[in-house]
Amino acid sequence: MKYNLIIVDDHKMFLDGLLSILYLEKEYNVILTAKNGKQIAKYIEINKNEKIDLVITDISMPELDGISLNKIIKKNYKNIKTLIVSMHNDPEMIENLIKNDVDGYVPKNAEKQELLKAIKTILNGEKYFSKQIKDIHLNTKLAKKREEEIKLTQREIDVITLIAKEYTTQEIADKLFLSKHTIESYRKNLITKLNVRNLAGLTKYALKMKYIKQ
Amino acid sequence: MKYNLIIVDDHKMFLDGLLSILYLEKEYNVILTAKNGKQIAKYIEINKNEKIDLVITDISMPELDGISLNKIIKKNYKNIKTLIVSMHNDPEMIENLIKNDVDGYVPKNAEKQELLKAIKTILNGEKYFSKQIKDIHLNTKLAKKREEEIKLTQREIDVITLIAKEYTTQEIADKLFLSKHTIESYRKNLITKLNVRNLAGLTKYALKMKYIKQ
DNA sequence: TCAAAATTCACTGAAAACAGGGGGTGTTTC
DNA sequence: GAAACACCCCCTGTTTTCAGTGAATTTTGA
Repeated sequence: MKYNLIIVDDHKMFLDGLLSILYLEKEYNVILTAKNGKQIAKYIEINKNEKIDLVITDISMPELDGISLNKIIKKNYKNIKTLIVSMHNDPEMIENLIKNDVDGYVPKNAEKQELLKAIKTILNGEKYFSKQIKDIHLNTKLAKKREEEIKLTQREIDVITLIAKEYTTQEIADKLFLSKHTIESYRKNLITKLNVRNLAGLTKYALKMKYIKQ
Repeated sequence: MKYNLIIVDDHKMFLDGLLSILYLEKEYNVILTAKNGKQIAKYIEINKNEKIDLVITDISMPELDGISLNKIIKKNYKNIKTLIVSMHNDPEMIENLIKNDVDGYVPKNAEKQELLKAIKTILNGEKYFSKQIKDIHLNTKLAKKREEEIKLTQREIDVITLIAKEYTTQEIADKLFLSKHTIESYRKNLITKLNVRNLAGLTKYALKMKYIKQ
């Protein structure tokens, strides 16, 4: 009994690479390849009765990206496993995928052996994440904990955002219909809370937290 | 007479993809593949007499990246062509490569046909750049022109950098062995020159220009 | 429900930033 | 050899920021 695989990747050359690797493994049967998630989502929807064991997908793709595809699969077709093979190691993406119950994640610079190991592990019902990915996951978990310790209130975020947009205290007060003194309090608290020295530090924080766009 | 190619990419799977594409083209002979530029640089150095027509390389690799590899090849082995196949479309990298006389650049999500066309064009003595890359190149050229109109002097960059690092005027003066008044002059000029309102604006500019790291 | 957290406002005083003006030197470039 | 540029310094004000302290009201969460 062969396992049925689907591969999604908009990099044609990469697809060929994967196929050439999997072609040599006789227990895997690649039933479909596609260049974006939409095609796959449609296919699965139409062929509900077909046995599909694993969807291997990249993250960044046109039309429907790997993150959304994983979400759809995990929500509606619980017995289909998903494996991400991507070179994007963006912590946010990884967190998102794990939250949505992805079964594995292997970076594109992984060895052939690791990819095969990941597929095997996942088809065996376990999860597989490359060391690199596990490390990133751990780091972001720690970073989040640290960040939670200095959590800003909504009002503080309002103020720091306007500060970073180069408004003066008086202007911010006018904008938020508050007293100038209040804004001064907020600014002072922010400087203490965020452990910075002045507007420059607040601005950098606002940028880091993406309260404003560069 | 076959063309001799070398492929460099640290993504094993991608390498397999490229090989499977080129394997079908009988006029190309892949004489070597490697996972970083260093191995290739060494090989070329040792086998000076071998006919090498084209080196296809990724950009981001351990040990010796594609940009450096291209530089070395173009400096020392003028008759070896270079083709970048990368998913990094960072304008700076592209500019750097073009400056160093790279022969072509194709993004990794290109079609097989485009890759083959690029190789053919290059081996024919012409340059080949994907539309996407040409667009980026054009845009950065325009952007640079715009930026040159508000060009900062080295001293101004020193000052704005320290401002963005949250130093006060006095501290900057001490650091640069200048008078406090001088720093104040610079700050004032910077605010006028960059058309911003205060430290927050200067800080954002410094970040945008990468004078400091986030 | 009650304490903690968030939000708002106020005052003082010192320090820094901001606005606008002035001037001088040396180098490079047309 | 004058103009343009980079670099450096100073003065006078005014405005804003920053630090510290204190306190009232509302919201919220356990």
